[in-house]
Amino acid sequence: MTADEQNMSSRDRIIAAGAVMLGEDAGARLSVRAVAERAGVSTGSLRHHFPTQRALQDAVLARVYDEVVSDDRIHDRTVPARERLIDCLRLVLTPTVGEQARQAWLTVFRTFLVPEQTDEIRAAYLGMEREGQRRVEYWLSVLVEEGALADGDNTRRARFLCTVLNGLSVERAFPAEESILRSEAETLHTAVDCVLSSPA
Amino acid sequence: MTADEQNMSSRDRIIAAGAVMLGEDAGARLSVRAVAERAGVSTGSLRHHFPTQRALQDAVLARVYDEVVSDDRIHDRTVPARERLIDCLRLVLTPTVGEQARQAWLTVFRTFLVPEQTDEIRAAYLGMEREGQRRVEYWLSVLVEEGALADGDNTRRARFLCTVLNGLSVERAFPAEESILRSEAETLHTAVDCVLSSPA
DNA sequence: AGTCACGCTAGCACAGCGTGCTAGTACAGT
DNA sequence: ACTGTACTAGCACGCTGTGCTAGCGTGACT
Repeated sequence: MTADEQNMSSRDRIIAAGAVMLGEDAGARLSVRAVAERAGVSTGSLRHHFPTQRALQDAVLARVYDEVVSDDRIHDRTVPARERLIDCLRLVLTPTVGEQARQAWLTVFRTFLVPEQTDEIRAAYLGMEREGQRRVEYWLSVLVEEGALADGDNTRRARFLCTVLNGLSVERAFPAEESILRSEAETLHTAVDCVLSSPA
Repeated sequence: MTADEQNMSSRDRIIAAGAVMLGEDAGARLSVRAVAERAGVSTGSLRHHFPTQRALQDAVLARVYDEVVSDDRIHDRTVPARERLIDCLRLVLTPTVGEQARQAWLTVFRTFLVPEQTDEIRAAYLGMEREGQRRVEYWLSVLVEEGALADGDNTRRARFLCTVLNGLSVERAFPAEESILRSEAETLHTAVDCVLSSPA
């Protein structure tokens, strides 16, 4: 146990241990016992802080994602345009992770999909979607302005990226095969590369 | 045991039992012991035919899926590879359009997202997703074989395409801005072009 | 000072899981 | 008749998530 770990509460040690394990193997299982042992804590103690394994995984994942991004990143020309765009897109996904993603989608579905489709509901949903797409289009326009992205149909590009984000978001809400960190990153890279190298 | 079941081999009985269990509860876990008992077979026997649980799930799901989608299209070399892949991907989306898409997603959500996340539900969803991705990977492998697609990481490519399909599927269920057909076609083309022109 | 309550920790018990393994059976080919 | 192969049965191991009780310290109230 390091000095840092001594000064951390059990809860923090557990999350830290889980984060480390995710770092070593992005597809780590984060089993109760393994994390507890790694954190130098009993399973009972761990289960006091995280009553279910899901709670544990969510907490660790949230910690990992929290160390990531902010919005004005798109203007930071010291990093490649590609990374900036990816970070910003990730920003959209950040609020939804694990159980939160599930709750978020449940809310969305109950709000927009379960009730019969009135014009009001339609308009509300379209407003949300438009706002999301507007942000993406803005990021793209910034890249175009600085020459990192060829002038072209940003609306179409943004719609493509939003579709990918929708897919990723759904996949976050549903159980993931392995760590969504890895596959999600790959997919995001693929999509962004596709947009950045698009002729028109 | 019914007369039919008596005349079936153990292997068939196992798959049939698994399919029935999936039919009764789409979130069934298909555990080795449960399926074996249901099929009136010992676990050892089951494990002879299906060495791993994964093999069992895949076999059952393949059986279920085989009653739905046709792969013929991908082999029709009279049309460009790009169009064929797009058609096959569209094939996945076809069952869900408009109100049907809404109903389909409602079912999916009620099955996999509303109930609390058990290992059973997890496994069931993952199996479905895996089977879908397996199909896409197969289509890609056909294109690779005929030289229309560079040899590369088809798993990653398939995951990307599945994510796009997920996004498109969601967007079909929710209210659309204007004609979803055009934007959907554009997005699908973008995604497919992205994959077909990928270096690795 | 006593004691009561509560946050926290430790650790065991249980049922379930996937899987490795061996022993036994039935039937084909030689 | 002998042998090999396909199949079946079933046990054992180590793992999982979770429920549970017992003990520890600390702070508040009588």
